[in-house]
Amino acid sequence: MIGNKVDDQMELISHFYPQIYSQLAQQQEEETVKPQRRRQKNKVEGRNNTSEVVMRKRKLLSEEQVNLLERSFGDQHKLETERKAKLASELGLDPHQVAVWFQNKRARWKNKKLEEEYSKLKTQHEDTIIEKYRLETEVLKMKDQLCEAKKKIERLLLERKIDISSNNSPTSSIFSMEQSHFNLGKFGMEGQLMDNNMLFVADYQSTYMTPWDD
DNA sequence: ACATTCTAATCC
DNA sequence: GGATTAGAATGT
Repeated sequence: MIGNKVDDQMELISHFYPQIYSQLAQQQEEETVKPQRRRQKNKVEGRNNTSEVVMRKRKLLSEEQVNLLERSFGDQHKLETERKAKLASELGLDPHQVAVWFQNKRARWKNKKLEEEYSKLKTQHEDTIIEKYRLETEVLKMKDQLCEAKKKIERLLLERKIDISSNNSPTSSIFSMEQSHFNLGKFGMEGQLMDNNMLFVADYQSTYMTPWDD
């Protein structure tokens, strides 16, 4: 058969002169709009056998073809038989080619979506790390402030103890002095954490003051 | 559906 | 001109 002979020739050309072959093939494809045929079995045979010539008539789709396919894909990712046939005739392609294009397109699309999702999660993760670091720093600062506040309270309590043991003055004067100490303490605190510290001081006061109030 | 192969085109 | 890449086509 003549067709087979031509194919054999092309096969040889494709093997030895791939560039020339691709030009010829492209020309042929453009002249005869006839879609390319499915390839026949062409595994590369055997480990030490001479490698078989692999013949694959691959033709890039034209821009218009791709545009139409893209638009169609935009409408719907699935391709039912009817739409496939319609598209194929509009594009001058083998319906199988259209099916393959949709198959590959779905794969590319899925891949793209996965990559988008990945980079989204990645930036989210990075933001979270930064926030975690910020919070950890804040915790350290607050611990430090708490430590300072405790020291201050210890000092105040110590001073007060000394006052009690060495002074016989009325309790009312002690009380007022002590209030002023705490007031000083309040203003000694800094920043936005002041409210919390004030609460803490108040709580500390009510809990630990009672024994001496008796 | 997914993995893989293979090729045409492009980059350096 | 060889390494890389996109994507058409094949294999499972």
